[in-house]
Amino acid sequence: MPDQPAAPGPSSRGPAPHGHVTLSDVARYVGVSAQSVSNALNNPQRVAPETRDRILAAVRDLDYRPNRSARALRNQSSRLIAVKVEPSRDDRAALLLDQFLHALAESAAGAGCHLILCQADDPADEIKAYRELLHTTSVDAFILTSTHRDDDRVGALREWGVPFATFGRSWDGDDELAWVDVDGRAGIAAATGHVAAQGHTRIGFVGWPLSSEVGRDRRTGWQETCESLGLDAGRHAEVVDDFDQGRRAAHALLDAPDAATALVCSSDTLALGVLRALSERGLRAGPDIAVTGFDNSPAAALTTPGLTSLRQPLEQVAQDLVTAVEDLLGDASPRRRHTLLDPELVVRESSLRGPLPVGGHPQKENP
Amino acid sequence: MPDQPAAPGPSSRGPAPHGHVTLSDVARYVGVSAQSVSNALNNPQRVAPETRDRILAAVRDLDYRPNRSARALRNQSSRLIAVKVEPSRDDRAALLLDQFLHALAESAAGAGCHLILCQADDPADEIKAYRELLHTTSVDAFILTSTHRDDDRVGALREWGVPFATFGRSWDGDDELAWVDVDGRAGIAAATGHVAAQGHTRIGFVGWPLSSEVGRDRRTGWQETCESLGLDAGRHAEVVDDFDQGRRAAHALLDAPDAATALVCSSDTLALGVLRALSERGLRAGPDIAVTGFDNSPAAALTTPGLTSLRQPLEQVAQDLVTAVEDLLGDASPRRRHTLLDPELVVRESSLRGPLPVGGHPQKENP
DNA sequence: CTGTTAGCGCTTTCAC
DNA sequence: GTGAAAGCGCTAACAG
Repeated sequence: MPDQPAAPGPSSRGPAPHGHVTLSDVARYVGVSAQSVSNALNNPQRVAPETRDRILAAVRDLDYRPNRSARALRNQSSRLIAVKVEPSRDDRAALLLDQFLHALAESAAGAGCHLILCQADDPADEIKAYRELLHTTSVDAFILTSTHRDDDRVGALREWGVPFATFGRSWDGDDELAWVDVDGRAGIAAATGHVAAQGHTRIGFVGWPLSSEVGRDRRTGWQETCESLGLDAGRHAEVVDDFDQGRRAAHALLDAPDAATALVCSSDTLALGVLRALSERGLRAGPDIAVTGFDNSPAAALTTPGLTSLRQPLEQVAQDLVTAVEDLLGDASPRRRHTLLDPELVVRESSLRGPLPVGGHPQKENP
Repeated sequence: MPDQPAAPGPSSRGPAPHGHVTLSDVARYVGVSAQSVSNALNNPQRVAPETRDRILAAVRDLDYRPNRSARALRNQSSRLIAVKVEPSRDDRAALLLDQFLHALAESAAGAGCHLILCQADDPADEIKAYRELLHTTSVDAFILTSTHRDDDRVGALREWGVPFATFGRSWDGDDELAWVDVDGRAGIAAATGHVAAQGHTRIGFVGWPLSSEVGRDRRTGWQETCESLGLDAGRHAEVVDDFDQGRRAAHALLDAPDAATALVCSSDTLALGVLRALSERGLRAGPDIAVTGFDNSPAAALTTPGLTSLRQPLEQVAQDLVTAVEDLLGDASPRRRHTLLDPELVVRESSLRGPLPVGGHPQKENP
């Protein structure tokens, strides 16, 4: 009688088997040791070509997949990257980070990693959650978003010695940080230049409070462009990123004497509020007042008139972040520590005097 | 000289220690064996109260956290729930699933689980990705979205014997499936009733192709309501969920003689396309033609006029799904196998003849 | 180049 | 009620 393939013994000690093919299944199948199989997969050069081929064939035959938990336990590494997601809110166009998440999942997959989501309401929570994830060894690296000056999260992660990279630059000149960011200043400058090219000379700005570095950066883009074009940079408002705040700011700016004829905004949320204000005043966005936003959120494309906006290259951001994290994981220092990407101006009706010249929808005459 | 706390030995065999507190650290600290600590945490009744208290105190003192990988390896269970995310696209209001993802992350956290993201472009890919995740034992359960008739994913997961639950009902009357869904028919019926209550009698419908179960379900809501109110249900269009398709459908419906004065739509994307068409015709959404959407996407609140829409109770959906999965994981059969939730009508200007009665923004008079 | 040994951190028998 | 042994699946170090 041929020997049975390892009867589980009189009283099996360990947990119930899950039926998946393991390393030793492959080893037995080929007639080598488990170690050789492991080597064939992870250190191919260590094993004789002929043996290696037989092993790899068996791996395919049996459809073997290494067990992540075992590998993670052994290697102290799970190939899991943690990302925080904010609690959801209805009242914002702030799906930017959601789109980013998709791009990130894609890039991570390309690197053989998975994303693990972590939930936190505020920065303190976030650090706690990171600590938890790290402590339980289920995570190899972190990707942070929306960094700001003196970001506690950066300090914590660095102290723990975990690899991480951030979507958002180090606003305090921390040169060690691996970050990728989008050049808001350049983006706003492009939008400002665009409306100026439409013939506008009184260009206002609706942005965020200057306490935020991003807010300051973006306003600078507008201000510098105005100045370089010899235009007045006196018409501006700083408000929190909220539809109604944008609406109010627009009313205030348009109530002023010699009011702006174009309003460049720091976000689509604000810009959509501005469009509402125009509508309330019986003004048409585009022909009467040019408006631009930032982020190119779905709402920008789907509102009427379409909102001119700045598209962040999120796929590139995600890819660069994953690359940076991979470098860090491999003990290499990142090939490029900082990357600043330009957003792309997407022109729609809200900033044009007439209809979109190309790619626009054919205009239907009124009945 | 007091004995040193365990020098690592002449030539350590295993991987480099990560410095985290382990079970045996706690055991040594208390002066008991490792599994007494394990028992104190997992089977408290098995350990003497006095010992247990000492152990738990030590756990707190040392800030011990069980290692997930080790636990997963031993228990064949990782407390990880997998969810698929679609590749990102700019041109849709389809952030619904993103909002859902946030809610799900929150609910999962409440159940001590984490979400692991998985990337797939089409259903075949998706199944492959699921198989991969499952095979590598890094995942305990799956949550599916957007199920349809004869969904291959359901068959695959069931065949593998993995716990899973779906956001989306079993359209083929599969009673075993654990699902949570939102009642689109009831939602559309509510929207139809709402515009009828505004005095509209010629109510049209812009929906999805009838090949989709959801599309049929929603159209039924409109049709039944029209019929029960004695209104004609002859004005309708079925198009794919796309802004421009909605726009074209609206033009077609409004070109007809005796055209509709209200258009109920299957999605915000379509409804926003309809709003564009109205604008192209010089018609005002609200006063001239009532329009409603579905999903209450951010764009609905931020466009002008605001779009009346149906809010899906995503937090509840997420919570119920996690509960179902937990029941399944605990070998219990779910307390409730199916849950059908009602969406909530959110009324904005697009379906009203005049301004929003309450909660609306104060109207600014034209200058 | 290959196999043996040991151990990552945890939990489930089983004996005491 | 507690401890000892065994093993989940994998890989680094060491011999052969």
